[in-house]
Amino acid sequence: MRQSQLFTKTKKESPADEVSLNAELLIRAGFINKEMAGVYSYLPLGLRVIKKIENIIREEMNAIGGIEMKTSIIQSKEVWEKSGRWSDDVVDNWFKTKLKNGTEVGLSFTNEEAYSNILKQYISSYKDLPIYPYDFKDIFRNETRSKSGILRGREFYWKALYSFSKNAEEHNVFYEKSKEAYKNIFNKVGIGHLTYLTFASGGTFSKFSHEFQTITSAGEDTIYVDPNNGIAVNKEVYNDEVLESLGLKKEDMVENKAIEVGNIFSLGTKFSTPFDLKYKDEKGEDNLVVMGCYGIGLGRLMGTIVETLSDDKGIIWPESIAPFKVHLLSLGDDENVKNRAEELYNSLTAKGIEVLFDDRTDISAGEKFADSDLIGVPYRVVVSKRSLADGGFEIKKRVESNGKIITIDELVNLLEAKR
RNA sequence: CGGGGUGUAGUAUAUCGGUAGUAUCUAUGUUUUGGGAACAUAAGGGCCGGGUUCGAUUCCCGGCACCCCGACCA
Repeated sequence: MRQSQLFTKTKKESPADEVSLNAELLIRAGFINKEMAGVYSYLPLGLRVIKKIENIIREEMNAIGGIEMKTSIIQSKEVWEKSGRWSDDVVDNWFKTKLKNGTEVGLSFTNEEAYSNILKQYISSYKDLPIYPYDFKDIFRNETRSKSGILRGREFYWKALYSFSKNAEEHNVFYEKSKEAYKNIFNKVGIGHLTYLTFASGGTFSKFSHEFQTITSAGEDTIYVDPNNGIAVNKEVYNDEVLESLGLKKEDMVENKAIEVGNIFSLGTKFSTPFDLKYKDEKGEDNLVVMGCYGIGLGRLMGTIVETLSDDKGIIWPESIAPFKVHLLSLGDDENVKNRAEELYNSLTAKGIEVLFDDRTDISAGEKFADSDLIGVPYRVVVSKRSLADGGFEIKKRVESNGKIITIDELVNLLEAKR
């Protein structure tokens, strides 16, 4: 993409009403736009990152048997009354509205009811199980206080998978698989080294749920990490009894602030009971379906990555989710330089390498460098009189301070090899 | 939801009970081009409503919005 066509511009000043690092950097660099407290739009750069995160999650979900679908955002009151979660006394962060005829509807704040209600039509036999449908969806929660930029919004984009299994054993097998898939996801998006499987409150039907917590000072949760085995315990369930049951020693545990980037949860028959979600087994007897849910907030994940991977100049995107792989800067308005930059842009894009081409002619070199650092694309390639005189193009990684000169062939080979 | 704070140009800010200033951004021109260039010219502003006052952006009241702390948060 040519930067001259990218309508967003970087800002030198931080927005006065944002304190959180993720929102400050993402707004300054032009990835997101704040609409109101807790509500952000994704601009072209931001959408590219979200789509990449989405694809990584999709691959991992498909790999463990996930089947993608999409549930509606508008939800009917009747369905939610079955589980007892329509009442504002039970769930106080509903966004509710009414149809013209007065019928009450809600904007989905989670998906258990929607899935239970739909799957009831399709599950009748043991032959129909297990199944693992999931979707990516905008979720609405009327938080009394949103905060921390895109880490906690009133509207956010998430992935939720629901597992429907014949019994606890079958459920547990998938549950363990999902842990591995989640680890893969956080490794792939570049925060695996900071993300811990964390034991948290499990509710009625299981002793624990498992959170994936990423260590960052911007986090809202407090967790205790055992660095020896990479396991953590959320403060909410941190006590001697729990430590003992997990085989952890208190003196090993290190306290950290962390943000919950994912959560997996055994639901048992909590929802299959009210929805009468049953299947007939081989003997013709009815059994309740055993469910689990597996969520990841994509916006929160993107914000967490920015919180943990940035420096004083801007964002440092991991290659896997960067909006572009290469930021190509053409310096000056020398005709030869411009032609060589065009040439390079065309040959890289022809090979399917994603390039943001700073082809703007009225911008000083310093400003282009500053923009490039702020946006945080992994590779920066500079074409200038100087680089051509030195024998080609200068390539520098965002994380490095000095670049090196290489030829166009070397450059293409290098970037192709990294695909 | 409880407590605290803030609303001035697209953005970031300053001053003042009496013609609202600066930077940045934008437009035009000239000179620049390896770390947010220089000069000139131009355009652009007091959240909404009420009160006090000769006069309110400033003081007071109400509303709304935003931020922070706490509570809440599959």
